Amino acid sequence: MAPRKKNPAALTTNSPVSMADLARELGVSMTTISRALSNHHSIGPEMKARVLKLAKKYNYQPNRLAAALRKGKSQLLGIIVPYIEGRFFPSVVHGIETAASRAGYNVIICQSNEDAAQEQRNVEALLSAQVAGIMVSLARTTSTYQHFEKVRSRGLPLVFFDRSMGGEDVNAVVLNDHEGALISTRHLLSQGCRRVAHLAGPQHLSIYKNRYQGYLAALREAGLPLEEELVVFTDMAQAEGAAAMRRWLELPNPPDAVFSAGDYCALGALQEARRQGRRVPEDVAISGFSNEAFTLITEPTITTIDQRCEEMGQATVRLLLEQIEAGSTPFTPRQTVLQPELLVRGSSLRVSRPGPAEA
Amino acid sequence: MAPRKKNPAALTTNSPVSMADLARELGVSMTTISRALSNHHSIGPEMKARVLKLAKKYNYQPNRLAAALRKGKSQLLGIIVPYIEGRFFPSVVHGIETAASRAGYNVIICQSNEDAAQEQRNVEALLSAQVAGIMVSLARTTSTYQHFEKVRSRGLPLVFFDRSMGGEDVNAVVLNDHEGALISTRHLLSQGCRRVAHLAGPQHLSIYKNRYQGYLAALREAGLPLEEELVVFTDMAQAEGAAAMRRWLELPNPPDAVFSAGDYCALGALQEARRQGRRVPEDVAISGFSNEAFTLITEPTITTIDQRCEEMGQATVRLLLEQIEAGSTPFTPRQTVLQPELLVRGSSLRVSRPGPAEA
DNA sequence: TTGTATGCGTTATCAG
DNA sequence: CTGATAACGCATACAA
Repeated sequence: MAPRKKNPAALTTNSPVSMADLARELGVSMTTISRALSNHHSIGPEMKARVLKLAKKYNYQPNRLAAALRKGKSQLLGIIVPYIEGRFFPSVVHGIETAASRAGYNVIICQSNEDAAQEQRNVEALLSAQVAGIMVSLARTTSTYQHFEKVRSRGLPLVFFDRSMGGEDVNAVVLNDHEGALISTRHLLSQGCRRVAHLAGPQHLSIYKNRYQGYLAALREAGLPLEEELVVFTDMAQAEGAAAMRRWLELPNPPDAVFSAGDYCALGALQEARRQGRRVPEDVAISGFSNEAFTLITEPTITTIDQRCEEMGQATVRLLLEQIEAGSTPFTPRQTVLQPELLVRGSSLRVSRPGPAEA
Repeated sequence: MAPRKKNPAALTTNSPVSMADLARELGVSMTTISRALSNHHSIGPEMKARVLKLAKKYNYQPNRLAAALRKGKSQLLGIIVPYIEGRFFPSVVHGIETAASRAGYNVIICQSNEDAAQEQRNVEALLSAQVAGIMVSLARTTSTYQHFEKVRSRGLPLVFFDRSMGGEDVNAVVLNDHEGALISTRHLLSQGCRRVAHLAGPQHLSIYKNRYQGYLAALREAGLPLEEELVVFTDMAQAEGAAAMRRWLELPNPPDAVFSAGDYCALGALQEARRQGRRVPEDVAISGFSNEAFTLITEPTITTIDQRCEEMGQATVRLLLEQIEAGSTPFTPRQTVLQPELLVRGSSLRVSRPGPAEA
């Protein structure tokens, strides 16, 4: 159907009212309307009042599409995440939407489903939508980065969060996984544990590699040797944690603590230990990673590392907005590293409380 | 800064390429370019090929803003949810984004934070963004609906999901809570339980009222009387479930089953029962509602009702797209009611498996 | 302080 | 089959 006919002078319909309509009604120019609505200094207070009153009367809604087209920049930000499920990504998205909305932006959300090709299509869609900036957490399968090169060459602000492509020349907000593993392992050692085992994740993923390194650093720091049999590489599933624990408990000299790189895996280990009649944390202390909701409802509750999802979202938006505001003036890429928080709970607390309390 | 200068004939920069640029380069009209790119039948195959090739060469990205402005309809859908956290809303949003993306739409997500005023601002923002339709799950505090009237009067497709304003004249996708409570209570009765208690939620919320009614219907169906002392009204928190269970177990004749209108509350009851040395499900069977992730990791696992989050998202998009496609032809509002699914697990299974198996 | 005129990139109408 | 031209609604350079 052809675009709707111009509104007649008597603005009686419910169809969208434009600035031109208001201008006609008030007998002034569109310029005046536009300026009055955007609080331009060159508009007298009474004129402004008249315009605002009429706008309210006719329920005027600015058309951001038109404004964006004219200005070359929209009030939209794009997010690309692998998926919107579990605890982590929804929380980060929550933080992003909150911060963006506060700054007057709306947010378009896309899922890559861990698929690099899909991620590339997402980028194209966001470019087409003329977003003012893009925030991305990479898909597992992404190994080539031209689609992001295209974004950069357009001068479009881009920030990676959580899963970044690494390097100093990108903007990124990440958690200090190494530190998280370090303080968690340190904590276990502070509880008197001397044989701390590790449930490690897939080492081609940097987060798990960093957590493993953090674990090693803590051992080194304490002057303890790495015992090969106390490190098990898993895909972080609950069942694998249980299986590993079963084997550990069969050792002549089983571990007295387990630092798991993930909560689900820690849960499996915890359940298995109790099935085998071991007391947690007395016989074996356990700590996980990610602060999944369930860590608060197990018995005992599980010590874990909080990933600061909310703050990550906020920091990501902040970094993006800085770039947007920088406009065409050169912007040096920055990496924000968030400090993880150790949440000490029942599964590891063997001596009197060592750190700050936790709700 | 003034809008950037037109690209010179030699398209060497990285700045966005427009149809006009392609037209100039190929020595044809913009019309031809536009038609070739949108697969118009009146364009010859070789011309089409030439255009597509050039478009690829220069990495042409259509400007959807301009297209939307011209056509009066964008490829954007709006979602308004109370918040993006917990299990429910992220899952629904996941379903929505997946379905929308498949249909060629992108999704703008807004949070009302359970605040009616914020919800109203969200609606305005989405109207301004010229979305093609809006999906909303109402904030708790919303009691007036003019902002949605405005949407309707614009002829903009609108679908409520989960939390709807009720009535026959709105489009809505909701779960059959009454049925969920009914089949869950029925299941407990089928396990030989005769004194089924109920942890009820705030009755001013329709979902909890419906669940209570479903519970009552099941009792009636079985010819059992309602015993006042076996119904406790809570705000569905874990602690309240525990407290209620404690009091129940002190009764001379305690319940042999509990149907909770929420999983957290059921969890509290479960934990308390075990603390008191009762066996679950032998002494007291328990079932919850919502299929929270943790119901699978407790011991025993918790029988619950799945709310079909994913399907709800899909159904919502489907209903919205139908309206969009209907265009200006009248569309009779429809309500889609999803059937809940009972997931029988350890916390309630006392006799041989009564229903379909579950993973 | 206000108005005039133009263009953002696309699509639709109408005429070849 | 192709092209010229006019919108869509807004913001701004330039004039008054």
